[in-house]
Amino acid sequence: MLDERKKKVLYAVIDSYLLTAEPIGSRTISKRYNLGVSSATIRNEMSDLEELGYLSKPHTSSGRVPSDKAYRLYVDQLLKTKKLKIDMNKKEEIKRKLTKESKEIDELIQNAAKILSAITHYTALAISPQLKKIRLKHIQLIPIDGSEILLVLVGEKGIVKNTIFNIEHGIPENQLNRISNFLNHKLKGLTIDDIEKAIERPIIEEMYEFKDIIDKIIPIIDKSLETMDDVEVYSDGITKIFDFPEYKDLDKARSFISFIEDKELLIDLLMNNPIENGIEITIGDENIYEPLKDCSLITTTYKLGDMTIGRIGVIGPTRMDYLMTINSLKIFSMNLTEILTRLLGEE
Amino acid sequence: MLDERKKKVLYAVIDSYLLTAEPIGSRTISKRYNLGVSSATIRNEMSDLEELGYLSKPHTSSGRVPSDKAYRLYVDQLLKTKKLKIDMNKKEEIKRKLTKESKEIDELIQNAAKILSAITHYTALAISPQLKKIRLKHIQLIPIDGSEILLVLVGEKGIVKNTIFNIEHGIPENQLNRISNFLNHKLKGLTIDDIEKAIERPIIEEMYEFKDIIDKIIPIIDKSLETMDDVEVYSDGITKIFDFPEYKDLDKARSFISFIEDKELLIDLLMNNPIENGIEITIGDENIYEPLKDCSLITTTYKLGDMTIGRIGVIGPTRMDYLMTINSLKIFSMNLTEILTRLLGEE
DNA sequence: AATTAGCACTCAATAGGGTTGAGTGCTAAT
DNA sequence: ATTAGCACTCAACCCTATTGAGTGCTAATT
Repeated sequence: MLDERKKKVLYAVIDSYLLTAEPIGSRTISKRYNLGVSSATIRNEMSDLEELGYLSKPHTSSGRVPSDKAYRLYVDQLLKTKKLKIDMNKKEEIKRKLTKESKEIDELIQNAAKILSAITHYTALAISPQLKKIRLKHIQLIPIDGSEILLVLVGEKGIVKNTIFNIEHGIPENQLNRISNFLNHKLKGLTIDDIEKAIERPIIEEMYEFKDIIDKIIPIIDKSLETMDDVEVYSDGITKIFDFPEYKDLDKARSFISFIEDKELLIDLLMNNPIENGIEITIGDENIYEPLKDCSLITTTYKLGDMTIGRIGVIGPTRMDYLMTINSLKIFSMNLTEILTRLLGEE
Repeated sequence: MLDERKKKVLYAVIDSYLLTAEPIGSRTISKRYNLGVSSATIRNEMSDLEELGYLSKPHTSSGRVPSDKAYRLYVDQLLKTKKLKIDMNKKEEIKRKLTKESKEIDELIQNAAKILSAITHYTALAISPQLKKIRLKHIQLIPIDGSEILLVLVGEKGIVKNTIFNIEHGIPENQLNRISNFLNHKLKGLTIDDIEKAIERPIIEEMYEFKDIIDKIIPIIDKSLETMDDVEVYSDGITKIFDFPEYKDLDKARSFISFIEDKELLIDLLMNNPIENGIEITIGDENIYEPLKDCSLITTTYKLGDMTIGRIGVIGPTRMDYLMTINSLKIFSMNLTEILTRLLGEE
């Protein structure tokens, strides 16, 4: 473990680099941070820190730069010691903005990403709620016109999904109603997950009277359920990355932006994170995806009641302002949870 | 009007610049294009062309570069003379891709942008179908649970929209059905546009029996209709812009990407174009939006039957390959029209 | 009168050389 | 253990040619 002085030197380097994005040398540290030792001593400490993997030099005669390992130490410390106190005024202000501008759930999440990016000055990401665990509340077949039938699925959180399909000969309304009632009786209260698994044979056999029709409807229900909680992912503030000198290089900027543009990758990124509570931080090389190897990803979850249903976060350079970002994310997590729970929650 | 030789020289400059993005001088032209005159003559012609506003020089002793006016001439010529012949094999290949990968309409349009960008190597844009003109086919109120009611609106093109809302005391199912029937009777067959305008007082008065309830439902229907054909806009291949040396400048790239990221602006861009048929081309300074002042925007429409409902296009540097892009767009226009008309069309 | 050859001139881009300054590591003195 | 001192390194900056693709103008040629 690092002794006190080494830590002080290391934190001085980190502090300086977070601010300036420039390598810093021993003399500058001794002048700017009152560590009570000479530059020579700091030089020796820095040499040790380099050997330990906390610092590195862009070239032989330049100052030092913190490594991912240094950030990791710094961040872990941060999470342990600083009890993050949330500015309640700011929280309420953001909540007002969020509720004011968002009518639908997806819009809310999209807006959250937008505001988050504006506040943090980093690129923001958010994924729409995963609702595989919600329960089916109502299912109904409605005749539209001739042979066209509308299938309506209503989930317990106000989630609705419908599909129009054709049955060759048409079905009389009263038969449709009987089937609707039967399906309701059978499926109501089950989660989407459950239904997708259970919707096989057994149901059909109980209603041999309408076997042909149900045979056709089942796959349609199945498909409908599948898209019921389609994942949407939103990003905002891509160009914020240009603010950071480490991305003045066109190729780096390009690979970053390409990554953010690829929704599939983003979904992967946000879904494969262990859905735990609290703040999740991935620093530089800890990221699996090549274009993020010198970024840090900070995410947190939002919930419905006490069920974790989504994730929101921020990507920036590894030398990002972790403390501010973490605090902002906490605020967004709380707000989204509150808004969603109010919007969908009360059962 | 330009004489033959001037045109030849001008086209030589354009041709060269499209290829290399470098200013070209008289000597190089005389060597590379067999115009049958010496470089001095070309020099004189170029001087004239500059005076006429077709060419310009980045600095006093550099070669010439075509102006927006030159591109305009070139493109108009192109549209007049070259009968664009569409490669039917390619068209079918793209159609196959489009149909294979797209289940829903929005997905289709999004995919179209993706494939278009991949083919042209430019940034592609597409806007989802505008369906204000579709007719309402069915409206129904369904009781869900206690006081919750589901409003279902079905449009003639398979467009469905639903909203859940609460009525304090709940309404018995048979009353709901009567209201549904009444609304159906009143609104069926009208376009969304019409309903939004007509849904005021008159309706209420005819059904004083349920005045209170209908009073509450009307604004909900209104809101539902509004979002029924919500505009979505898709972009793909933002980072393609980095391929062009004129965007090696970070600030330019940034302003371009910021523009593309702003969906509101994109919607504006694609909606405010006169919805005519055929190819629409805006070159450089002709663009209203600052960040596009040295881009060209090429768009075309797609239809449902013979009703224009959307727009798809491409943004690239002014020195883009107009011919190839126009041909690609023609293909996409045809394909989208065909697919959508099959998907939604047959009434 | 139109075309061309010739020439002086311009200017961005490139390459080389010197200077600066913030940094290093090592060693000897405190 | 700490510090002062010193030689060394290297990116960044600023000069100063040099080059080469271009121009415009003028005088000779067709």
